[in-house]
Amino acid sequence: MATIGDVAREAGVARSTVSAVLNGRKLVLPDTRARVEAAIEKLDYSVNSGARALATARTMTLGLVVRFHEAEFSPALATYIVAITDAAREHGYGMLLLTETDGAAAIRKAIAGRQVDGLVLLSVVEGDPRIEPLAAADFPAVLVGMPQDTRGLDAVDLDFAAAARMLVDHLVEAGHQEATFLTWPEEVFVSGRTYARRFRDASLDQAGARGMRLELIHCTSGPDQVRDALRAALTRPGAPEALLVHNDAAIAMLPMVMHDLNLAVPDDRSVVSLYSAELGRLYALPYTSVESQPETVSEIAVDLLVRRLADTGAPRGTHRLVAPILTPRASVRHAAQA
Amino acid sequence: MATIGDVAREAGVARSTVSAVLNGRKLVLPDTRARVEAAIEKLDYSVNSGARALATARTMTLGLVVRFHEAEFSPALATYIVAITDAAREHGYGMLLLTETDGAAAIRKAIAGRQVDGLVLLSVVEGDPRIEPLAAADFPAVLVGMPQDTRGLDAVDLDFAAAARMLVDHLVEAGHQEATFLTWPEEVFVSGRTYARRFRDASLDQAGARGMRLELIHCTSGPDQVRDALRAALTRPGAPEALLVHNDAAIAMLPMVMHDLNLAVPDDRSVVSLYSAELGRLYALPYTSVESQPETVSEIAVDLLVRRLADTGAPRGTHRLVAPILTPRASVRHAAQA
DNA sequence: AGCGCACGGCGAACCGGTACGCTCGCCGGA
DNA sequence: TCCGGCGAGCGTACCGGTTCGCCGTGCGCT
Repeated sequence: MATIGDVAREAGVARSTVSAVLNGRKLVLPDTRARVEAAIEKLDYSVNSGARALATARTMTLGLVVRFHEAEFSPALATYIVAITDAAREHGYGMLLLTETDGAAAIRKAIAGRQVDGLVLLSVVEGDPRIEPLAAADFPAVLVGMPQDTRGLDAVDLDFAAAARMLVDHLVEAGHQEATFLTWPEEVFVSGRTYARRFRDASLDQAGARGMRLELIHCTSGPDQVRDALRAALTRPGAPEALLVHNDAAIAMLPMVMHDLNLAVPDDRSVVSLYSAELGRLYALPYTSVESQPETVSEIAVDLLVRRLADTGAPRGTHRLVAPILTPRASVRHAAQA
Repeated sequence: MATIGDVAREAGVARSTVSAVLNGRKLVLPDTRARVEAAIEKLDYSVNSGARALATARTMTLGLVVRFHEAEFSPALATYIVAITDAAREHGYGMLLLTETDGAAAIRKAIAGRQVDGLVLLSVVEGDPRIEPLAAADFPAVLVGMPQDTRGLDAVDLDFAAAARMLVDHLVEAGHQEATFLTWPEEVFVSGRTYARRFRDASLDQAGARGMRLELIHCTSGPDQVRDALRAALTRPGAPEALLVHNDAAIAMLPMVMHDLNLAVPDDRSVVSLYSAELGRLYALPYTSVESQPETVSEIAVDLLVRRLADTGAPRGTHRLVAPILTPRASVRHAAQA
């Protein structure tokens, strides 16, 4: 493999001149530049990123810390991983993957070994143990997910509260005065998934504000349980005609269950939901809904991080909530006012 | 951040002695070693991996090249990514993630920039364009997936052919003389998914060998199409009682469809299948089946690669087929012999 | 007592870049 | 004509490790 020295010799210039050509920092005569470039071409040279990192003290690599929970719906995870990696590359950064099976040790090692310039934390939960050490070390990092206390770190997420208000409003404006609200299993809240709490709280608040009765159901996880919960929600006597769903497993199953029960949307039931974009694509879900925006969120996350790396002294603790987008799919019937 | 020089000064030894302690290559007096270790502890020193990489010409980092196809059912992708990264860490390697949106450019850049010591290619298809440049450059790499020509690269995958034979045998031995074989959409074959072809061919061969009639159905993708295909396969007049399914979307939907049609397993239909482990976990599928073994495959892949890195001159083109494991779940009824 | 060897540690060279100060030559102005 | 200034490129120090040859000491053996 050719080195910068080989190129310099080939072009008949000093190594520093080659470096100048490579980085375009200094003025170089077109003639010289051409000679250097020819030498680079001829020797098929490319810079040794490790050596450059050593010299510049910047690795041009970010770390992506993923938590992996088998229980969760993981197509979303792959989407985020890829989208964030792509976004990083756009900014000229590579992406080192850090999994978390051995606690935060991998993070510490990556930082201590100067393998990364900054970190992206995926699937951040309330009180996430990864946050504290980063905040303490003042290491550049951005959270994907929005816990109540980000300890001065930057964070990005979909604005689940706004999404909840949007969906509740949508039902209210269609004349629904009551609805069943099917949300995540209890354990999702207990384990601190911030999106679940934010959506739930905002839904209940907004329903209260708009005078809508919202009946909360946490279905347990597992396909059969979800199915039963859906059936119950749809068929028990006196059940409202409107359904607000925030639960990927449930919404994926809903078309089948309704078909089963011979119920039609929107004629028999109005349905609005918030789910991950992957799920919507995969199942071609027919509901008026807000979908997660993994690409947007990923881009913003990397943007924030890169900006912080470029501009030390940027304000700490920037929070970015991505505005939800409501996609109408004619799953809401205008209800007669009582 | 402390450097090896700081440690040396603190311990009153030469830098090379600290290095010897760190790497344990040379004999160091226990006394000296203790002083060095104390200094390391005191200064909270850890080696700069970039500098080490420069000096040793080994980055201790592998590259993971993922292809991302939205269309595919991809829970498996995240599982592989995480499992491979974990496996690499077990061997002391970090993992650089390379996505493929800009073609093989990312790979080339990673190699040219000496960012990785070896590559793992995920979701390898028949005639995968990533293979050729790697084979040509003789760069250490391992394929996850088993195309017909691996160009001398190492490769790992589940033994889909053996799995197919196992499942066909299972049906035959239960007395079934005919079965419907529901497989992937045509486009999956066209796009060169090796698992699809290997499973299909072996199924047909084995059915022929065992005197079983196997009726092949490629259902098209999309939830409604899959659903219809399933219904048709189950209800059309003269349909066999046994079902062999190799199609994640279909098998996920099957319980619902059968429930819909008021058909029971195994009383009304015998079902065997091969699907991704994630799907089985997510949907708690009740079928006798072979499941993909992402963890095993990942470990073997990393093992192969690490071995090749350690032992230049290891034989080229090692192929490892992971033995399928049949998990009986009482979804096959013993049929009366005709 | 003298010789040789093994062991422990030292020091310098090197990995492949970047950064910065300096020199040299050319040009314009006084 | 001489001087100043500036632009282009050179040389070198440095980033933080590893590697390897060398040296001094202490011990065993003859």
